[in-house]
Amino acid sequence: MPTSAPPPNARERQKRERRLALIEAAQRLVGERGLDDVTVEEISSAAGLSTRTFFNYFDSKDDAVLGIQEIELDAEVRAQFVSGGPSGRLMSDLEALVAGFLKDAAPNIEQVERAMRLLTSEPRLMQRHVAWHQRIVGEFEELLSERRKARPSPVDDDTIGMVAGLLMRSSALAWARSGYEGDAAAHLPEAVAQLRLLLDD
Amino acid sequence: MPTSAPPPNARERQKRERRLALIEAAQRLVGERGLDDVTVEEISSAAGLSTRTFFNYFDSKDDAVLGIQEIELDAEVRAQFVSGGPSGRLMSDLEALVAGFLKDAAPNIEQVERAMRLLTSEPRLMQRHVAWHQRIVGEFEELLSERRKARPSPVDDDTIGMVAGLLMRSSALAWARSGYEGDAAAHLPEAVAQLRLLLDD
DNA sequence: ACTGCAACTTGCACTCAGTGCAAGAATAGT
DNA sequence: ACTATTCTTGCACTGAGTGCAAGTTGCAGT
Repeated sequence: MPTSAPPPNARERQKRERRLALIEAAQRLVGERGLDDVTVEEISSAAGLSTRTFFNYFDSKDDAVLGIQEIELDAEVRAQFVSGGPSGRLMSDLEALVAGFLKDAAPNIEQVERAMRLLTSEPRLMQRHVAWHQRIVGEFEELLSERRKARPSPVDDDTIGMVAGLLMRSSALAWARSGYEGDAAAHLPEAVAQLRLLLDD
Repeated sequence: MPTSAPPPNARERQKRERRLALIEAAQRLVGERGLDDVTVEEISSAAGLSTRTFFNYFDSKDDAVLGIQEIELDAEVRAQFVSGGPSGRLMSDLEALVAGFLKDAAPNIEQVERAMRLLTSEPRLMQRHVAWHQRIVGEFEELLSERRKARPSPVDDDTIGMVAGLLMRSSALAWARSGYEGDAAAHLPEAVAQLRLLLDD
């Protein structure tokens, strides 16, 4: 697996541009008129594409508005966690894992900001967002299951996975509250501290 | 607010029966053929009702399959929590609050069992289920916001709300694993213990 | 028992998200 | 330039979901 990806060809470049154009159009229109008053046809048109093509880029209208994409965890971070590392202490290693996911969670801050703003007024978008987050929690659980062979824990995977999800969300919220400054992962220690504070009560 | 409700009239009885019939039909058909291969028309027909009436009972097909309904928290439990009780210690009071929600979360165990089984094979149902759960987390946060006036906490509402949600889910999972014996709330102490164990690592 | 009213069911027509298919267009490789 | 592969598009369609109005049913009062 080479470290540097080959230069993007015209196809890949166009694909990226079209995707961005669809997200932008979707967010703008929905921001102006609300989710239910904007059709996929309108979004596609605004981006200069057909409705049929829209669905080559996104599984659903909601996905386009949110700019949803899968997060790919760095293979090194993954391998480390699964083999019982990086430090051998579960909470600390969980932080590293969550940081690995947060790293690429917001490639385009403007779009994320807009999406997060729309979440507050559109329940269906919130539902889709939460489903996306839950998918990641599922990935946490799978990784934990694999790690268990190298380093067992007396706590079940469900609970650990949920805590990892909680830390991720808590950090993201704190990051949003800071005006999206720096990295979301920088807020992880404070999320852990909040949790510990609560558990001591 | 009287403690005993008046006897249900024919209308209310019919409403309940029809609702149950729709859930039963939905779960049976989806269990046999999968979510996407069953139409709302088929479900309604199997329950002896029209498609149009189906939507008087459920907002969506997914809701019928899951048998989703709002949980009504007992007014006493609510008032107690909001005024800073019952014990004054946040974690302990959270447990009482979550137990209050769990109390009426599964009025019909058979249906819940069937729904939970379908969750594992139908991503869209999982998404709906998670959204339902997230709605409750939102209610936790509202209650926490109100309680804050009587008894402030150094931990933010988001984090506390998420922990309450985690405890609720953890208890429900343990309850399911036990074969739905007794009450889900009986598993709350063990959920808290797991969390504490993890945080000590 | 009768009556008026409110609540509910149903059929119907419709919208729109989403899907499969095939012809045509665009890109990539030689 | 040629060929193979990938992508776009138009089209037809399905099915979830919605509004509307006519008809039916339950309820309460007389």
